[in-house]
Amino acid sequence: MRVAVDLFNRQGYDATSVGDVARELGLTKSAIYHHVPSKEHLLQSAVDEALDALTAALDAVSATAGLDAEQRLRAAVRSSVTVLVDHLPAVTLLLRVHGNTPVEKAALARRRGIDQRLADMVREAVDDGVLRDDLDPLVISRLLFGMVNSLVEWVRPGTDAAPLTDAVVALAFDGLTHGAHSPGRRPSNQAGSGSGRGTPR
Amino acid sequence: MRVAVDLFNRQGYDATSVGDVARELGLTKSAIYHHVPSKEHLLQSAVDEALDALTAALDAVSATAGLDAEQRLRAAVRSSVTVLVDHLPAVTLLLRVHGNTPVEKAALARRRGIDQRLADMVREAVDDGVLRDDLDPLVISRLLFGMVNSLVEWVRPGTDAAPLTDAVVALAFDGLTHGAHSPGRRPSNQAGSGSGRGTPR
DNA sequence: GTCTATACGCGGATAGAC
DNA sequence: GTCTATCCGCGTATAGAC
Repeated sequence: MRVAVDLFNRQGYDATSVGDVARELGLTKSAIYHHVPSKEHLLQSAVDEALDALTAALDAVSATAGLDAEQRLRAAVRSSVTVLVDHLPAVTLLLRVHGNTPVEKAALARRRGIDQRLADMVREAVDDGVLRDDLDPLVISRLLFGMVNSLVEWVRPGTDAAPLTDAVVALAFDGLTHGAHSPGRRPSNQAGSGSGRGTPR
Repeated sequence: MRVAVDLFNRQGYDATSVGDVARELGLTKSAIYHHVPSKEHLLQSAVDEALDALTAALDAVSATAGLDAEQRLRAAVRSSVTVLVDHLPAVTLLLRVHGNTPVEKAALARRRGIDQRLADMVREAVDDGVLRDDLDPLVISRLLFGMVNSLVEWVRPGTDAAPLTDAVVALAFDGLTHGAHSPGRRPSNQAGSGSGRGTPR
């Protein structure tokens, strides 16, 4: 499973043959088919892992008492990033499914359900007046979780999710101009170059 | 070309056969091969269109005199969205290339060059002190353009790029809390209202 | 559990008639 | 320019020996 999904993500599902998986494991195709009924079964297992984890994370957010709409949205974003990092191969594969087969169509259907729940959370936060209302909530939702999902393009397995989560939430909610995001007071002015940070790559 | 690239984007490049393209056109495979040397040539033409357009857009930003680092970054974001919408099928295909063949590897190499230029712009804007410096510029760049690139997942051909561009820039630079971006102040009493929302729908 | 051997279809690509 | 016919390799999947 692990080897297969990694190959699917590196080369694409359709471009990866069962022979590729076998070779990577030092086995033959037949050995694979002794343990797995079909190539597509591997795909299904992986996308189900991703969908189950995402659904559970959203359920947990919904079940948490005492959160207002903005807190729920922030929790949903944090959870999404955590699940994405924690189940990186599975989520990566899920996000690349096209819907060519019934299995893929079912995965896309479940995914649309999740996207819908996230979009609802955004809308509720906007309706609550805690978020800017000059943008379409649906557009906000798509951009926000498009940013989250784009993490699969560059995050490496084993990355610590916490700082990443902080960065995503900070950027999404406060933007990249320095405004009210620093602790305590509003910054008055930051003008002038060379603020002495040499952040390496 | 148009039909082929659309199919590539709907089904995936590897999952789309030349026969699929032919059928969609009401022709046979042979008719396709009379006009095109190979399936991969179709891919190359499309990704080249995307890469050329993106490169030209960045060149135009770089060539514009009198812009500071932040203005250049904003222009780069706007240009990227515009190119993405304007060349939606080609850019979509580009963003899904895996690097399995020499053609794809070359496309990825060019794309990395573009990503590098965008990352440099972000870093320059941060170094200039106009953007928040509590986040790694490289992370900012990846999240920012990950958000931009995620547009290919849901933008439809023929969409007007202008409002989309505004939304992306607004969200990216100002975030989704209402802060200093809109004239007039928002209601201030949201703090303790707790469960004061009757969820619509 | 893994192997060799194999069935069988579909994929990209070509030859040559019209 | 488009067709029919065809080549050939590789893909998924299975049978059956060890």
